[in-house]
Amino acid sequence: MDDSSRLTTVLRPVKAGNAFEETVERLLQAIKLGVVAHGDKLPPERELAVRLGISRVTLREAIRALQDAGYLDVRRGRYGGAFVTYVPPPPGSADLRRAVARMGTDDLADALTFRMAVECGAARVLAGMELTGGQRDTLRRRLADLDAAPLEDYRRLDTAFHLSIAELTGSALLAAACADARLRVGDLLNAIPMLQANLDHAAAQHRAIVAAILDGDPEAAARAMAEHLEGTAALLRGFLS
Amino acid sequence: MDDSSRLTTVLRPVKAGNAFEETVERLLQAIKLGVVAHGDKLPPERELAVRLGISRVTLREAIRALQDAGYLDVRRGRYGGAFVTYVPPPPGSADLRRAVARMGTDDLADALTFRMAVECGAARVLAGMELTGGQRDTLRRRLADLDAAPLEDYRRLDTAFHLSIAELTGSALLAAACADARLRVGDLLNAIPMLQANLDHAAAQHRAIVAAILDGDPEAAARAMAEHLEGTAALLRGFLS
DNA sequence: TCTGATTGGGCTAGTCTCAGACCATTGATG
DNA sequence: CATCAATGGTCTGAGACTAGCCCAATCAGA
Repeated sequence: MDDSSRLTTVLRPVKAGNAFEETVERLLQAIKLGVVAHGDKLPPERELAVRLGISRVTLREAIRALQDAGYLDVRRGRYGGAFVTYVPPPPGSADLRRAVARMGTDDLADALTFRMAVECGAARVLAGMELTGGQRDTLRRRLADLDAAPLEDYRRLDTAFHLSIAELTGSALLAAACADARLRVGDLLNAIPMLQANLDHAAAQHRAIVAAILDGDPEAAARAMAEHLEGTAALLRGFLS
Repeated sequence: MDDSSRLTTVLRPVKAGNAFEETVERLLQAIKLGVVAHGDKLPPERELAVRLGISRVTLREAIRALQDAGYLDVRRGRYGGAFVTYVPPPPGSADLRRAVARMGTDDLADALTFRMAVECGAARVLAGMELTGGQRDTLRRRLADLDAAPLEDYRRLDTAFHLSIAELTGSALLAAACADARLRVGDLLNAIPMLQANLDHAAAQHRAIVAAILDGDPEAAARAMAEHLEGTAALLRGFLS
């Protein structure tokens, strides 16, 4: 790792792409991750434009694109808005291969490594904090929601669980990094078939993560998270070979 | 942590600011972190513009601003370029207070938490990988460089050491996140007086981190990194109270 | 039925940013 | 001393993006 590589790291692109494409991607992922569920509507354009730091014109172009692609139903007037019509398709290995082909195996390894680092880091930090009763409740509730989730809600609540860990640290930067990591592997996760054995396994790991965090044991929390994510990563690699 | 907070996390700004300001900031940090040392020159404008993903016009405006501010000396002609004239000022608590005032205590806590998570995550991941001889050598060399560093090179080589851990994981995303974390606390670190006792302490921690990574012990690596960063954070808090 | 608040739809003038081409300067090298 | 490759300096036309404004549609509630 020489000097030129450090140049590459620090003097990397200052912006990802154009605002329109970034916005489409962001909204699409918010939909696919279930941050706005089927039937819900996005915030009003004016508010959403402010949130995303772009103009209403650009936002509207992005919404229009998603409408044309069948993800949104836009209605005018009071109580109108952009309603989510998307329903997650049943997973299939064809989708998985397509998703991997779209991002490339190098980028996949990069994304998985990134996710492993930030989520383990978040779990570790959270376990090392003194949590309020409300925070502990939030964590327990997310876990319970996930355990009780019907199959069609599983991905959404799994995302909520993982993101909550980062958000509970109180660091917006860390939450953003975890969300970013999740977005990057989102299509892949959606394409993995959900087998009962895997779900049971994941549920046990989720419980272990929460227990370690509530117990204030950073090492155990990071280890549990690592095992959990490694399981997902292994599943992905398995479906690709 | 309710639904609206998840909206905030996912539907966050798609771009940081305008290209010009982002570029100035990026170059400034590259200089302050010593990625390009005093007397060195930045890459040629055409190449740098590509690296940063911006046009030459915008890059030139940023370079011009840094030239006017006295950080760069720009020379034309073959073997010309933008040479770094900046020399780090001797640290003082006034600088520290100013730096903190500029970012706010909430942002400071956010940045420190973020740094803790990503750097511990990186150390953890790296310790869990099978490293080649070259990678192990790189790590040892960075450590040796830091141990042998004259005081004026310490910050630069410390940055190099920390970034190398992330870069060695092979994940560009993770390296970028660590660089970002470092940038956010960069001004603060530069403002901390370097006392011999602190340096000795830090050196021992650096050795512990490297030892744990080379030993393939993820838990120990993360723990050692956490202790190291916590020391810095405590030092910061101490100077602020 | 009417009204008013809320929301999407659309327009415009202006700024930021870009790609690409061409000019000006410098200094190592033959 | 002449050459020429590498580098910064400058210009232009086009496109992206923005802020702000007003219009159009909708519907709960008076």
